[in-house]
Amino acid sequence: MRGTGTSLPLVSRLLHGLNAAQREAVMTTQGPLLVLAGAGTGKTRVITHRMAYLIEQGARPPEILSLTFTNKAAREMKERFRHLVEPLVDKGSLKAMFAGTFHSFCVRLLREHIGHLGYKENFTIYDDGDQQSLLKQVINRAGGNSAEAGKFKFLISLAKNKGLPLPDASSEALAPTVYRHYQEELKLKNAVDFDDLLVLAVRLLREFPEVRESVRQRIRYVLVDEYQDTNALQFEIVRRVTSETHDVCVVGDDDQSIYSWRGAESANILEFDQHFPGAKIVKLEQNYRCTPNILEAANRVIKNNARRHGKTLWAEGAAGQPIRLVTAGNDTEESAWVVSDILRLRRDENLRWENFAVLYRANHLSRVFEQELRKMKVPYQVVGGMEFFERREVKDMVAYLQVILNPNDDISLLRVINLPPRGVGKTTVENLIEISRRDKQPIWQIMQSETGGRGQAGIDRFIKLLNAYHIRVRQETCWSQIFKDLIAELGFFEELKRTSKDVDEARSRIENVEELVSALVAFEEKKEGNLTDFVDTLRLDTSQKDEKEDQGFGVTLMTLHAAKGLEFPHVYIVGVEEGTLPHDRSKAEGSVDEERRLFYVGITRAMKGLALSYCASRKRYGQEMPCHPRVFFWNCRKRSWSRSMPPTVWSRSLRMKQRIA
DNA sequence: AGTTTTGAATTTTTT
DNA sequence: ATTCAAAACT
Repeated sequence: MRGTGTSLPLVSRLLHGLNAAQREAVMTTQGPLLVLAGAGTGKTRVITHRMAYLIEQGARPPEILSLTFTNKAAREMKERFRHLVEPLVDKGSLKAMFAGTFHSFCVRLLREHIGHLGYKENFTIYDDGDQQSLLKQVINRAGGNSAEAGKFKFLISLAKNKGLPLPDASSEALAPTVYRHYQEELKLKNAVDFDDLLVLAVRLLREFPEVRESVRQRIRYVLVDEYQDTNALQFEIVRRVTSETHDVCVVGDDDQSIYSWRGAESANILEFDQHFPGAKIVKLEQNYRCTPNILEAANRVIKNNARRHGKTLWAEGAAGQPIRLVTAGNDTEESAWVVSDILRLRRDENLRWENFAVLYRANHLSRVFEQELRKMKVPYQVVGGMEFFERREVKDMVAYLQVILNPNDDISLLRVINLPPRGVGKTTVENLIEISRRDKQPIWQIMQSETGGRGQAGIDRFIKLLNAYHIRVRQETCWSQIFKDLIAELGFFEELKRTSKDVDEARSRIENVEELVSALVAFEEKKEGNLTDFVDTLRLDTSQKDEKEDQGFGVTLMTLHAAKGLEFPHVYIVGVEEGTLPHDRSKAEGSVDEERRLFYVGITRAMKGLALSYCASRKRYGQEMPCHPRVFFWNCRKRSWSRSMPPTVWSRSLRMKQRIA
């Protein structure tokens, strides 16, 4: 109890305005603690206040390890925490505190210790696309159909996340072979995929006591957010960095577990007290976000699920606006209704565009809404669509950086070997790949020794270029300058102009690359790390898109998954149709419960107004397809409405008929 | 070698 | 509808 005497004002500030349960969660600093935080119950508040309270009790920021699931959550947490403790703590020690995703924590660990596992410290992180390209090669070699790369990716990922040595052989005969070759190729290229980050970090913590101890010595308090989304590997990480004396606090909500398809184990949160004996459990049930009406709908939906800790959310205040159920003839009408409703509400209640969100099950549903919003001149923002770093030209330049940092990274190397065209054609490349396979050497090595062939001149220039920059990156520290020089030397902008359809496209693609440059400049100015750290951030933080759009407010369009953790005054959940919201696939896999939780997450995003809509037919694969005109989740309808309040029907043709009648 | 055309496949969710 | 890969074309 160090420091209580002198910091009383802070204590009162930290605890002020917290309810009893929140206060208990904040003040329980010792032993394992599970905070079951329902939607909108002030979870982030509790976490940040608890961290601040720890500091106030004498902990130093670097002793706190705070793990989250998404970068967005990590940023928000850091920001709010910084706000709370800024007067108390110097900036340096705040920076030394780790608050980030599991994946970024693992990267940090691996950059330091991966030598133990036979990789080199300059390893490359392969993203989805890289992973897929590599898999295609491997599958082809094994005599499989490379179009099935996605399936293999899924199987391999599942195997890694569950900690199995090989995917279930029965499901796919080639899987074990592909898996083994894939892993060998990764190692040869000194590359790891997303899942490897976790797998390898666990191996380090499990097999190398000195690594484990180095972490444990630094860290005294471990905090995990969204614990319901942790998988077996993440669980083991928590276990390994937490010795018996360490204090671990996990926060989560079993009703919002929506990532089991990615290997998340809801058992982790359901059985926390068995994993950590003597654990204390605190339930946060008072909701500060939604109206009682919305909460009632949410409770009605979620109570259909078995296997839950069981919470009853409640809120103070008036019941609020009724929830609206809307039927539309097709997707165009649906979007027309939503947008017209937004326009009306905004005018009548004097709201801003950013008070509205449209949520949907799958990304492709956004298209119709984008069209309608554009037509009505409503500013909007699509979250999780085509992200900045996904753009071709950006990926190309990032690939250059990666191959400069790690020349053995074949995937990046092949991506840029003839970009801009330097006379290295298909046959030359195939030849290189062939030899690389035969000799089990990275392409970079093959390129050095191989002579002759038509592409030789280009290859020589390419080697010279990479060598020059490889050296510069090691010797100089002004990376943005190096990067700018690289772009100039490549004539990359000219290349973009050449390959673009029109000037507009060329301009926007050049701007994208320029934004990448300014991101690097900003990173440099903030002194957040070296060039490797910059690339790591790009790989792992997918929300790192351009600032403009981030601040460009407007109506938000996003998937239900992406909406977790957010809130909006008015929410529209669209496409609530059999087959779309309870997605067809989920029924086949028997995970309808998860769809229900997903729906629950969506409902509880709404603060004041909530509308659910579905349509009788929808465009699929470009063709109009009838879809089941029946809402699956009508349990959220109030009993008293069933007769007096039929769903609003919005249909232009219907309106016309009514008028005529 | 590089560009254009054609045809097939694709749609769940994300670090 | 759009996107991506293989095939055909210059």
